[in-house]
Amino acid sequence: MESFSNNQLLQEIKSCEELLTDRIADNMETFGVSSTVGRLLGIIYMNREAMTLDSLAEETGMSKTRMSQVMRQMISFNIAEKEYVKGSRKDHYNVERDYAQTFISLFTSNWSEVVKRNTSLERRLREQIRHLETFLTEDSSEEVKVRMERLQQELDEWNAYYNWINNLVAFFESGEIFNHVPIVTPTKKEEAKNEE
Amino acid sequence: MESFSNNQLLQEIKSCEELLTDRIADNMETFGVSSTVGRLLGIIYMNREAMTLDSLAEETGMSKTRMSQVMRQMISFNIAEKEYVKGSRKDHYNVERDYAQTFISLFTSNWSEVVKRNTSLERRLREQIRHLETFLTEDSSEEVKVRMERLQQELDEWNAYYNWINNLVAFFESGEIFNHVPIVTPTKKEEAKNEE
DNA sequence: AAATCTGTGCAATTTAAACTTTACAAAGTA
DNA sequence: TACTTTGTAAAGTTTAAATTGCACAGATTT
Repeated sequence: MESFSNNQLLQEIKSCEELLTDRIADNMETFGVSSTVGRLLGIIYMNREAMTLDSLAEETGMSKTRMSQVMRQMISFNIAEKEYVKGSRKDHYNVERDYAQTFISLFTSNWSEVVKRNTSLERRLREQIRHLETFLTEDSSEEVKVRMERLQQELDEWNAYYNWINNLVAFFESGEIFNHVPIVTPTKKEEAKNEE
Repeated sequence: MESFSNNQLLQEIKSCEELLTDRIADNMETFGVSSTVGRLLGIIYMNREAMTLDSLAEETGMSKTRMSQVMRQMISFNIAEKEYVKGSRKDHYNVERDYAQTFISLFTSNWSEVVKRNTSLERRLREQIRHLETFLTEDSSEEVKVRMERLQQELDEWNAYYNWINNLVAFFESGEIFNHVPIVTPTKKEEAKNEE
């Protein structure tokens, strides 16, 4: 029967870890962020302790500048943060280790942005409509009246939608989602099993 | 006091509609799809009836080929469908008019994909680990043992995560989400107001 | 059967995003 | 003070995505 040396085993383990990292990256991509974001998240996650731009650059084979750009992006998404390491003057970056939390952070940063942009639009649009309405007379064509009415309706619908999104964000961010869609950890699964 | 002609008013209304279309497109982009997808969604939505590839091409100034590509993509996302129009041999496309439903369709198609890819990976990885474990002996280095153990843990965590995603998808797709985060339509708001 | 229309596969092109190189400011060290 | 180190701004390059143009099959009409 064949046998693996320690080094071979380590090699094999590493390749498994890389598969997992790829999956993490793939998952990130679904949020519409660059695959490198996911890659770094995976690498730091698997590394289990904060990493510097240089070590990331080495690990990925990419430039340090790019590492800097990506880490900044991750920080803006609230899925990474700088960690102070005494004795070193390099920045050390660590990532959120809770996958679901990462999901929520990305979800909320993306959609809050959308809601924000909508809110400012809505104000402008409502004003514009009010302004146009003052020009409506009995002479105005039927089409104008209908289109005006419809526009108002559309705006109402759209408003209802992004209010919903806004509530959705809160529902996730507050953690209430977990009351209805709980995370079942392997440990809990074991316990449940043992109770039988 | 100035006065707008019918045509001017129509023009103004149209520009409002375009602003709204842009917002719809912006919203779509958050799902990581091409902005043209959102644009077409917005255009067809505002048009209020099914449109052909030609009319879309005219409206956007883009090629018919592109329109075809995008509509196919939208159909695959379940946010558009062909509609039979008698007397015409062109395909007519219509879109989901319920914004929240559109959100859910995109959410579920994106994340189901992720879950699917993960499931197949997990099987492979579990097997590989089981295989490697048979090579573990008392001679194996401490590091190998630790890394092996950790890999297993990571896999468990990851598994818990995407099971959660899977449940989340079901939570949305079934509409249960609306029980906890309801959509408040302007009509309902009015009613609520009137009841006071 | 010939002519027209419609949607789409495919290769080519354009445009946008990802990534690198160079340079430099700020802060630390000798 | 001069010399490193570190992070990032800015501009340039490469790579990937979006978009087009051409061509053609299948269906329809004349």
